Amino acid sequence: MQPITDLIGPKGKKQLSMADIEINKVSPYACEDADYTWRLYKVFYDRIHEDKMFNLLKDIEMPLVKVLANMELTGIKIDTKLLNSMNKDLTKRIKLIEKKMYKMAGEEFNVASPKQLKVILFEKLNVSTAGLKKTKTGFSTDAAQLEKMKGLHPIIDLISDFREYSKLKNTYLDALPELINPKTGRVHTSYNQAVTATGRLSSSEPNLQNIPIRTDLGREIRKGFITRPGYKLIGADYSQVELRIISSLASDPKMIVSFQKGEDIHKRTAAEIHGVDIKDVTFEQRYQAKAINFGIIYGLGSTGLAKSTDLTRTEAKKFIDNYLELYKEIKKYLDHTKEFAHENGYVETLFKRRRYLPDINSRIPFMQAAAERTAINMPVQGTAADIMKMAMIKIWEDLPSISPKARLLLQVHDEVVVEAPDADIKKVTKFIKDTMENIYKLKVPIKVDIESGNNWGDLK
DNA sequence: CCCAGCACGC
DNA sequence: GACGTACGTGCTGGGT
Repeated sequence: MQPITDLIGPKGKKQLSMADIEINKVSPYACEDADYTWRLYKVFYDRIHEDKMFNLLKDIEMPLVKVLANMELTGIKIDTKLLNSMNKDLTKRIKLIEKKMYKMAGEEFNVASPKQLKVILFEKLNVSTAGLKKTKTGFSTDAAQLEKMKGLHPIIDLISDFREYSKLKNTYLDALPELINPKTGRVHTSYNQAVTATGRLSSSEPNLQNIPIRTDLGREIRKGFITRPGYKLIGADYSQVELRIISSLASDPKMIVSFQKGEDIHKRTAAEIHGVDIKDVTFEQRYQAKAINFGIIYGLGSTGLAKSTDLTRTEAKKFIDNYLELYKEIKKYLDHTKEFAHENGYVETLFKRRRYLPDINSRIPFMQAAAERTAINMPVQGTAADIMKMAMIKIWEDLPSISPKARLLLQVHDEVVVEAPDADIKKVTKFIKDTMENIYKLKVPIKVDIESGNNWGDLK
Protein backbone atom coordinates (compact mmCIF):
# COMPACT_ATOMS: atom_id res chain seq x y z
CA MET A 1 0.00 0.00 0.00
CA GLN A 2 1.32 3.40 -0.90
CA PRO A 3 2.06 5.65 2.03
CA ILE A 4 -0.30 8.59 2.40
CA THR A 5 2.26 11.17 3.38
CA ASP A 6 5.94 11.41 4.10
CA LEU A 7 5.46 13.02 7.46
CA ILE A 8 6.91 10.00 9.18
CA GLY A 9 10.15 10.02 7.29
CA PRO A 10 11.63 9.61 3.84
CA LYS A 11 12.12 5.88 4.22
CA GLY A 12 10.97 4.41 0.92
CA LYS A 13 12.09 7.57 -0.92
CA LYS A 14 9.78 9.49 -3.18
CA GLN A 15 6.63 9.32 -1.15
CA LEU A 16 3.93 11.94 -1.55
CA SER A 17 4.66 15.29 0.04
CA MET A 18 1.99 17.41 1.70
CA ALA A 19 2.11 19.81 -1.25
CA ASP A 20 1.36 16.90 -3.60
CA ILE A 21 -1.51 15.92 -1.38
CA GLU A 22 -3.17 19.29 -1.75
CA ILE A 23 -2.86 19.05 -5.51
CA ASN A 24 -4.20 15.51 -5.50
CA LYS A 25 -7.03 16.52 -3.21
CA VAL A 26 -6.09 13.94 -0.66
CA SER A 27 -7.09 14.82 2.86
CA PRO A 28 -4.19 16.51 4.68
CA TYR A 29 -5.60 15.11 7.86
CA ALA A 30 -3.99 11.76 7.40
CA CYS A 31 -3.11 12.13 11.05
CA GLU A 32 -6.68 11.20 11.92
CA ASP A 33 -6.32 7.95 10.03
CA ALA A 34 -5.95 4.78 12.10
CA ASP A 35 -3.20 3.43 9.87
CA TYR A 36 -1.25 6.64 10.30
CA THR A 37 -1.64 6.53 14.08
CA TRP A 38 -0.38 2.98 14.06
CA ARG A 39 2.71 3.93 12.09
CA LEU A 40 3.52 6.72 14.54
CA TYR A 41 2.91 4.36 17.41
CA LYS A 42 5.36 1.83 16.00
CA VAL A 43 8.06 4.47 15.98
CA PHE A 44 7.39 5.91 19.39
CA TYR A 45 5.89 3.08 21.39
CA ASP A 46 9.07 2.22 23.25
CA ARG A 47 9.51 5.80 24.29
CA ILE A 48 6.27 5.99 26.24
CA HIS A 49 6.75 6.45 29.92
CA GLU A 50 4.73 4.70 32.64
CA ASP A 51 3.51 8.13 33.70
CA LYS A 52 0.00 8.13 32.29
CA MET A 53 -0.42 11.84 32.98
CA PHE A 54 1.93 12.69 30.15
CA ASN A 55 3.29 10.71 27.30
CA LEU A 56 5.37 11.56 24.35
CA LEU A 57 3.18 9.97 21.70
CA LYS A 58 -0.18 11.24 22.93
CA ASP A 59 0.86 14.68 24.12
CA ILE A 60 3.62 15.68 21.73
CA GLU A 61 4.06 13.60 18.59
CA MET A 62 0.38 13.06 17.70
CA PRO A 63 -0.71 16.70 18.18
CA LEU A 64 2.39 17.80 16.25
CA VAL A 65 1.33 15.96 13.09
CA LYS A 66 -1.30 18.47 12.07
CA VAL A 67 1.01 21.36 12.90
CA LEU A 68 3.69 20.03 10.56
CA ALA A 69 1.10 19.17 7.91
CA ASN A 70 -0.11 22.75 7.88
CA MET A 71 3.40 24.19 7.83
CA GLU A 72 4.20 22.03 4.81
CA LEU A 73 1.01 23.02 3.05
CA THR A 74 1.57 26.72 3.70
CA GLY A 75 5.11 26.81 2.34
CA ILE A 76 7.24 29.94 2.02
CA LYS A 77 7.67 32.48 -0.75
CA ILE A 78 10.95 32.74 -2.65
CA ASP A 79 12.40 35.83 -4.33
CA THR A 80 13.36 34.15 -7.60
CA LYS A 81 14.68 37.38 -9.13
CA LEU A 82 17.16 37.83 -6.31
CA LEU A 83 18.31 34.21 -6.38
CA ASN A 84 18.66 34.18 -10.16
CA SER A 85 20.73 37.36 -10.24
CA MET A 86 22.99 35.96 -7.51
CA ASN A 87 23.25 32.78 -9.51
CA LYS A 88 24.47 34.65 -12.59
CA ASP A 89 27.00 36.58 -10.54
CA LEU A 90 28.34 33.45 -8.86
CA THR A 91 28.53 31.52 -12.12
CA LYS A 92 30.84 34.23 -13.45
CA ARG A 93 32.97 34.28 -10.35
CA ILE A 94 33.31 30.49 -10.37
CA LYS A 95 34.42 30.44 -14.01
CA LEU A 96 36.99 33.13 -13.28
CA ILE A 97 38.39 31.19 -10.33
CA GLU A 98 38.62 28.03 -12.41
CA LYS A 99 40.60 29.86 -15.10
CA LYS A 100 43.02 31.25 -12.53
CA MET A 101 43.50 27.82 -11.05
CA TYR A 102 44.17 26.22 -14.41
CA LYS A 103 46.84 28.84 -15.01
CA MET A 104 48.52 28.19 -11.68
CA ALA A 105 48.34 24.45 -12.19
CA GLY A 106 49.56 24.66 -15.76
CA GLU A 107 46.70 22.42 -16.92
CA GLU A 108 42.94 22.08 -16.84
CA PHE A 109 41.40 19.77 -14.27
CA ASN A 110 38.14 19.28 -12.41
CA VAL A 111 38.40 21.59 -9.44
CA ALA A 112 35.36 19.95 -7.87
CA SER A 113 37.13 16.60 -7.73
CA PRO A 114 39.13 16.19 -4.51
CA LYS A 115 40.96 13.32 -6.18
CA GLN A 116 42.22 15.45 -9.05
CA LEU A 117 42.79 18.43 -6.79
CA LYS A 118 45.07 16.42 -4.54
CA VAL A 119 47.33 15.49 -7.46
CA ILE A 120 47.69 19.14 -8.49
CA LEU A 121 48.15 20.39 -4.97
CA PHE A 122 50.55 17.87 -3.47
CA GLU A 123 52.34 16.39 -6.49
CA LYS A 124 52.47 19.15 -9.06
CA LEU A 125 52.65 22.27 -6.88
CA ASN A 126 54.44 20.47 -4.02
CA VAL A 127 52.37 22.02 -1.26
CA SER A 128 53.55 20.63 2.07
CA THR A 129 51.33 17.95 3.63
CA ALA A 130 52.86 18.40 7.08
CA GLY A 131 50.24 18.19 9.82
CA LEU A 132 47.36 17.44 7.50
CA LYS A 133 44.55 15.10 8.45
CA LYS A 134 44.20 11.98 6.34
CA THR A 135 41.15 10.38 4.76
CA LYS A 136 40.84 6.87 3.43
CA THR A 137 42.17 8.01 0.10
CA GLY A 138 45.04 10.24 1.21
CA PHE A 139 45.47 13.73 2.62
CA SER A 140 42.30 15.68 3.20
CA THR A 141 41.65 18.98 1.46
CA ASP A 142 38.66 20.05 3.54
CA ALA A 143 38.23 23.59 4.86
CA ALA A 144 40.15 22.94 8.11
CA GLN A 145 43.17 21.57 6.21
CA LEU A 146 43.06 24.40 3.68
CA GLU A 147 43.20 26.79 6.62
CA LYS A 148 46.45 25.11 7.72
CA MET A 149 47.88 25.41 4.21
CA LYS A 150 46.92 29.07 3.95
CA GLY A 151 49.83 31.13 2.63
CA LEU A 152 51.78 28.15 1.27
CA HIS A 153 50.46 28.80 -2.23
CA PRO A 154 48.07 31.37 -3.73
CA ILE A 155 45.90 28.57 -5.09
CA ILE A 156 44.74 27.70 -1.55
CA ASP A 157 42.55 30.79 -1.25
CA LEU A 158 41.07 30.08 -4.66
CA ILE A 159 40.07 26.57 -3.59
CA SER A 160 38.27 27.93 -0.53
CA ASP A 161 36.44 30.52 -2.63
CA PHE A 162 35.55 27.95 -5.26
CA ARG A 163 34.13 25.61 -2.64
CA GLU A 164 32.07 28.35 -1.00
CA TYR A 165 30.65 29.69 -4.26
CA SER A 166 29.94 26.34 -5.89
CA LYS A 167 28.26 25.06 -2.73
CA LEU A 168 25.95 28.06 -2.61
CA LYS A 169 25.19 27.87 -6.32
CA ASN A 170 24.61 24.15 -6.60
CA THR A 171 22.80 23.47 -3.36
CA TYR A 172 20.68 26.59 -3.01
CA LEU A 173 20.59 28.93 -6.00
CA ASP A 174 20.09 26.20 -8.62
CA ALA A 175 17.84 23.99 -6.52
CA LEU A 176 15.39 26.30 -4.73
CA PRO A 177 13.68 27.96 -7.72
CA GLU A 178 13.15 24.49 -9.23
CA LEU A 179 11.18 23.45 -6.17
CA ILE A 180 8.62 26.24 -6.28
CA ASN A 181 5.18 24.67 -6.50
CA PRO A 182 3.50 26.09 -9.62
CA LYS A 183 0.14 26.00 -7.90
CA THR A 184 1.03 27.88 -4.74
CA GLY A 185 4.08 29.80 -5.99
CA ARG A 186 5.83 28.76 -2.81
CA VAL A 187 8.38 26.21 -1.65
CA HIS A 188 7.01 23.34 0.43
CA THR A 189 9.53 21.38 2.48
CA SER A 190 8.84 18.03 4.11
CA TYR A 191 9.28 17.78 7.85
CA ASN A 192 10.31 14.29 8.83
CA GLN A 193 9.00 13.44 12.23
CA ALA A 194 10.78 10.19 13.01
CA VAL A 195 14.22 10.08 11.42
CA THR A 196 16.52 11.53 14.05
CA ALA A 197 17.93 9.69 17.05
CA THR A 198 17.43 12.63 19.41
CA GLY A 199 13.87 13.77 18.72
CA ARG A 200 14.68 16.66 16.46
CA LEU A 201 12.80 17.11 13.20
CA SER A 202 14.58 16.92 9.91
CA SER A 203 13.66 18.74 6.71
CA SER A 204 14.08 17.62 3.13
CA GLU A 205 13.22 18.40 -0.50
CA PRO A 206 14.27 21.05 0.08
CA ASN A 207 16.06 21.01 3.39
CA LEU A 208 15.07 24.40 4.83
CA GLN A 209 17.00 23.75 8.04
CA ASN A 210 20.40 24.37 6.46
CA ILE A 211 19.88 27.64 4.61
CA PRO A 212 23.16 29.62 4.88
CA ILE A 213 23.64 32.41 7.42
CA ARG A 214 27.27 32.46 8.58
CA THR A 215 29.03 34.13 5.68
CA ASP A 216 27.87 37.42 4.15
CA LEU A 217 27.25 35.78 0.81
CA GLY A 218 25.31 33.01 2.51
CA ARG A 219 23.10 35.47 4.33
CA GLU A 220 22.22 37.00 0.96
CA ILE A 221 20.56 33.69 0.07
CA ARG A 222 18.48 33.90 3.21
CA LYS A 223 17.23 37.26 1.95
CA GLY A 224 15.59 35.32 -0.87
CA PHE A 225 12.99 33.99 1.58
CA ILE A 226 10.21 36.58 1.58
CA THR A 227 6.50 37.12 2.33
CA ARG A 228 3.37 37.79 0.40
CA PRO A 229 2.58 41.55 0.08
CA GLY A 230 1.35 43.15 3.27
CA TYR A 231 2.99 40.59 5.50
CA LYS A 232 6.22 40.34 7.44
CA LEU A 233 8.32 37.45 8.70
CA ILE A 234 8.94 36.94 12.38
CA GLY A 235 11.93 34.87 13.51
CA ALA A 236 11.95 33.64 17.11
CA ASP A 237 14.86 31.64 18.49
CA TYR A 238 15.61 30.10 21.86
CA SER A 239 18.74 31.71 23.28
CA GLN A 240 21.36 29.18 24.51
CA VAL A 241 18.56 26.75 25.15
CA GLU A 242 20.76 23.67 25.40
CA LEU A 243 23.02 25.24 28.01
CA ARG A 244 19.97 26.35 29.99
CA ILE A 245 18.64 22.81 29.80
CA ILE A 246 21.85 21.15 30.99
CA SER A 247 22.12 23.62 33.87
CA SER A 248 18.57 22.74 34.83
CA LEU A 249 18.95 18.97 34.39
CA ALA A 250 22.13 19.11 36.44
CA SER A 251 20.75 21.58 39.00
CA ASP A 252 24.03 23.44 38.91
CA PRO A 253 23.68 26.40 41.29
CA LYS A 254 26.37 28.60 39.74
CA MET A 255 25.04 28.31 36.23
CA ILE A 256 21.43 28.62 37.33
CA VAL A 257 22.08 31.82 39.25
CA SER A 258 23.92 33.28 36.28
CA PHE A 259 20.98 32.57 34.00
CA GLN A 260 18.55 33.94 36.57
CA LYS A 261 20.54 37.18 36.71
CA GLY A 262 20.39 37.37 32.93
CA GLU A 263 24.17 37.58 32.64
CA ASP A 264 26.23 36.94 29.53
CA ILE A 265 26.85 33.29 30.36
CA HIS A 266 30.11 32.99 28.42
CA LYS A 267 31.52 36.08 30.13
CA ARG A 268 30.48 34.72 33.51
CA THR A 269 32.15 31.39 32.75
CA ALA A 270 35.36 33.12 31.69
CA ALA A 271 35.27 35.36 34.77
CA GLU A 272 34.93 32.36 37.09
CA ILE A 273 37.64 30.32 35.40
CA HIS A 274 40.18 33.13 35.37
CA GLY A 275 39.12 34.56 38.71
CA VAL A 276 38.47 38.06 37.37
CA ASP A 277 35.53 40.44 37.44
CA ILE A 278 32.93 39.86 34.73
CA LYS A 279 33.55 43.30 33.25
CA ASP A 280 37.29 42.63 32.88
CA VAL A 281 36.84 39.54 30.70
CA THR A 282 38.79 39.84 27.46
CA PHE A 283 37.50 38.89 24.02
CA GLU A 284 39.85 35.90 23.91
CA GLN A 285 38.75 34.68 27.34
CA ARG A 286 35.11 34.91 26.38
CA TYR A 287 35.77 33.12 23.11
CA GLN A 288 37.37 30.18 24.90
CA ALA A 289 34.61 30.02 27.48
CA LYS A 290 32.05 30.04 24.70
CA ALA A 291 33.81 27.13 23.02
CA ILE A 292 33.72 25.06 26.18
CA ASN A 293 30.11 25.93 27.02
CA PHE A 294 29.21 24.92 23.52
CA GLY A 295 31.35 21.80 23.55
CA ILE A 296 30.31 20.47 26.93
CA ILE A 297 26.95 19.37 25.56
CA TYR A 298 28.72 17.34 22.88
CA GLY A 299 31.14 15.55 25.19
CA LEU A 300 34.03 17.66 23.98
CA GLY A 301 37.53 16.49 24.88
CA SER A 302 40.78 18.41 25.28
CA THR A 303 41.84 17.73 21.68
CA GLY A 304 38.62 19.14 20.36
CA LEU A 305 38.80 22.24 22.54
CA ALA A 306 42.42 22.84 21.54
CA LYS A 307 41.42 22.65 17.91
CA SER A 308 38.64 25.20 18.19
CA THR A 309 40.71 27.64 20.27
CA ASP A 310 44.37 28.66 20.39
CA LEU A 311 44.98 26.58 23.51
CA THR A 312 47.45 23.70 23.51
CA ARG A 313 46.11 20.30 24.45
CA THR A 314 47.59 20.54 27.93
CA GLU A 315 46.09 23.99 28.44
CA ALA A 316 42.79 22.80 27.06
CA LYS A 317 42.74 19.87 29.47
CA LYS A 318 43.44 22.19 32.39
CA PHE A 319 40.74 24.55 31.15
CA ILE A 320 38.18 21.75 31.06
CA ASP A 321 39.26 20.49 34.49
CA ASN A 322 38.83 23.99 35.91
CA TYR A 323 35.43 24.26 34.27
CA LEU A 324 34.19 21.00 35.76
CA GLU A 325 35.62 21.94 39.14
CA LEU A 326 33.74 25.21 38.94
CA TYR A 327 30.45 23.73 37.78
CA LYS A 328 30.55 20.74 40.10
CA GLU A 329 26.97 19.67 39.54
CA ILE A 330 27.51 19.66 35.77
CA LYS A 331 30.36 17.21 36.27
CA LYS A 332 28.21 15.06 38.53
CA TYR A 333 25.45 15.12 35.97
CA LEU A 334 27.78 14.09 33.15
CA ASP A 335 29.17 11.23 35.24
CA HIS A 336 25.72 10.14 36.35
CA THR A 337 24.36 10.18 32.81
CA LYS A 338 27.20 7.97 31.57
CA GLU A 339 26.70 5.62 34.49
CA PHE A 340 22.97 5.42 33.77
CA ALA A 341 23.70 4.64 30.13
CA HIS A 342 26.14 1.85 31.03
CA GLU A 343 23.65 0.28 33.43
CA ASN A 344 20.51 0.61 31.32
CA GLY A 345 21.72 0.68 27.74
CA TYR A 346 19.75 3.84 26.93
CA VAL A 347 19.33 7.49 27.90
CA GLU A 348 16.21 9.65 28.10
CA THR A 349 15.11 13.27 27.80
CA LEU A 350 13.23 15.17 30.49
CA PHE A 351 10.04 13.98 28.81
CA LYS A 352 11.16 10.36 28.59
CA ARG A 353 12.05 10.26 24.94
CA ARG A 354 14.49 7.41 24.76
CA ARG A 355 17.57 6.53 22.75
CA TYR A 356 19.18 3.11 22.94
CA LEU A 357 22.96 2.92 22.89
CA PRO A 358 23.98 -0.56 21.70
CA ASP A 359 27.70 0.27 21.81
CA ILE A 360 27.78 1.72 25.32
CA ASN A 361 29.40 -1.42 26.76
CA SER A 362 31.43 -2.31 23.66
CA ARG A 363 34.86 -3.83 24.21
CA ILE A 364 36.23 -1.43 21.62
CA PRO A 365 37.19 1.71 23.58
CA PHE A 366 36.55 4.02 20.64
CA MET A 367 33.00 2.75 20.22
CA GLN A 368 32.31 3.10 23.91
CA ALA A 369 33.66 6.63 23.99
CA ALA A 370 31.49 7.61 21.03
CA ALA A 371 28.43 6.12 22.76
CA GLU A 372 29.25 8.09 25.91
CA ARG A 373 29.35 11.34 23.94
CA THR A 374 25.97 10.43 22.50
CA ALA A 375 24.70 9.65 25.99
CA ILE A 376 25.68 13.15 27.10
CA ASN A 377 24.26 14.93 24.09
CA MET A 378 20.93 13.22 23.47
CA PRO A 379 19.09 14.19 26.67
CA VAL A 380 20.08 17.81 26.16
CA GLN A 381 19.41 18.10 22.45
CA GLY A 382 16.30 15.95 22.79
CA THR A 383 14.83 17.94 25.67
CA ALA A 384 15.28 21.09 23.61
CA ALA A 385 13.42 19.35 20.78
CA ASP A 386 10.62 18.27 23.12
CA ILE A 387 10.17 21.81 24.43
CA MET A 388 10.20 23.28 20.94
CA LYS A 389 7.59 20.78 19.76
CA MET A 390 5.31 21.62 22.69
CA ALA A 391 5.68 25.32 21.93
CA MET A 392 4.82 24.75 18.26
CA ILE A 393 1.64 22.87 19.19
CA LYS A 394 0.56 25.68 21.51
CA ILE A 395 1.39 28.33 18.91
CA TRP A 396 -0.58 26.47 16.27
CA GLU A 397 -3.58 26.14 18.59
CA ASP A 398 -3.71 29.75 19.77
CA LEU A 399 -2.31 31.76 16.87
CA PRO A 400 -5.68 32.00 15.02
CA SER A 401 -7.24 33.84 17.96
CA ILE A 402 -4.37 36.36 17.95
CA SER A 403 -4.11 36.81 14.18
CA PRO A 404 -6.27 34.61 11.92
CA LYS A 405 -4.11 35.20 8.86
CA ALA A 406 -0.76 34.55 10.55
CA ARG A 407 0.97 31.25 9.76
CA LEU A 408 3.70 29.14 11.25
CA LEU A 409 6.09 28.50 8.34
CA LEU A 410 9.41 26.99 9.39
CA GLN A 411 11.20 25.33 12.27
CA VAL A 412 14.98 25.19 12.49
CA HIS A 413 15.60 23.28 15.73
CA ASP A 414 15.66 26.24 18.13
CA GLU A 415 13.98 28.77 15.86
CA VAL A 416 10.54 29.20 14.32
CA VAL A 417 9.60 31.48 11.44
CA VAL A 418 6.10 32.95 11.30
CA GLU A 419 4.40 35.02 8.60
CA ALA A 420 1.93 37.64 9.83
CA PRO A 421 0.05 40.66 8.42
CA ASP A 422 1.85 44.00 8.95
CA ALA A 423 -0.89 45.24 11.28
CA ASP A 424 -0.58 42.21 13.57
CA ILE A 425 3.20 42.03 13.89
CA LYS A 426 3.35 43.55 17.35
CA LYS A 427 0.80 41.30 19.02
CA VAL A 428 1.95 38.17 17.18
CA THR A 429 5.53 38.88 18.25
CA LYS A 430 4.50 39.19 21.88
CA PHE A 431 2.37 36.04 21.67
CA ILE A 432 5.11 33.90 20.11
CA LYS A 433 7.72 35.08 22.58
CA ASP A 434 5.46 34.54 25.59
CA THR A 435 4.37 31.11 24.40
CA MET A 436 7.89 29.85 23.72
CA GLU A 437 9.30 31.23 26.95
CA ASN A 438 6.54 29.86 29.18
CA ILE A 439 5.65 26.54 27.60
CA TYR A 440 7.61 24.70 30.26
CA LYS A 441 9.24 25.86 33.48
CA LEU A 442 12.86 24.86 33.85
CA LYS A 443 14.97 25.81 36.85
CA VAL A 444 16.20 28.72 34.77
CA PRO A 445 14.32 31.22 32.61
CA ILE A 446 14.08 30.27 28.93
CA LYS A 447 14.84 33.33 26.83
CA VAL A 448 13.61 33.92 23.30
CA ASP A 449 15.14 36.43 20.88
CA ILE A 450 12.54 37.59 18.41
CA GLU A 451 12.73 39.88 15.39
CA SER A 452 10.72 40.75 12.29
CA GLY A 453 11.40 41.98 8.78
CA ASN A 454 10.67 41.72 5.10
CA ASN A 455 12.90 38.73 4.52
CA TRP A 456 14.55 35.93 6.50
CA GLY A 457 18.05 37.31 6.08
CA ASP A 458 17.25 40.75 7.40
CA LEU A 459 15.31 40.47 10.66
CA LYS A 460 15.63 43.21 13.26
C1' DC B 1 23.10 2.71 -7.52
C1' DC B 2 26.28 3.43 -3.82
C1' DC B 3 30.13 5.40 -1.38
C1' DA B 4 33.60 9.11 -0.39
C1' DG B 5 34.56 13.71 0.45
C1' DC B 6 32.96 17.94 1.25
C1' DA B 7 29.98 21.78 3.13
C1' DC B 8 25.62 23.98 4.81
C1' DG B 9 22.61 24.40 9.28
C1' DC B 10 21.74 23.89 14.61
C1' DG C 1 51.18 7.56 20.91
C1' DA C 2 47.32 9.05 18.26
C1' DC C 3 43.18 10.88 18.38
C1' DG C 4 37.79 11.40 18.84
C1' DT C 5 32.34 17.50 19.20
C1' DA C 6 26.23 15.86 18.94
C1' DC C 7 22.37 15.78 15.14
C1' DG C 8 20.90 16.17 10.18
C1' DT C 9 20.52 16.78 4.10
C1' DG C 10 22.48 17.06 -0.25
C1' DC C 11 25.88 18.24 -3.71
C1' DT C 12 29.67 16.31 -7.16
C1' DG C 13 32.88 12.83 -8.51
C1' DG C 14 34.00 8.30 -9.34
C1' DG C 15 33.48 3.44 -9.35
C1' DT C 16 30.32 -0.70 -9.90
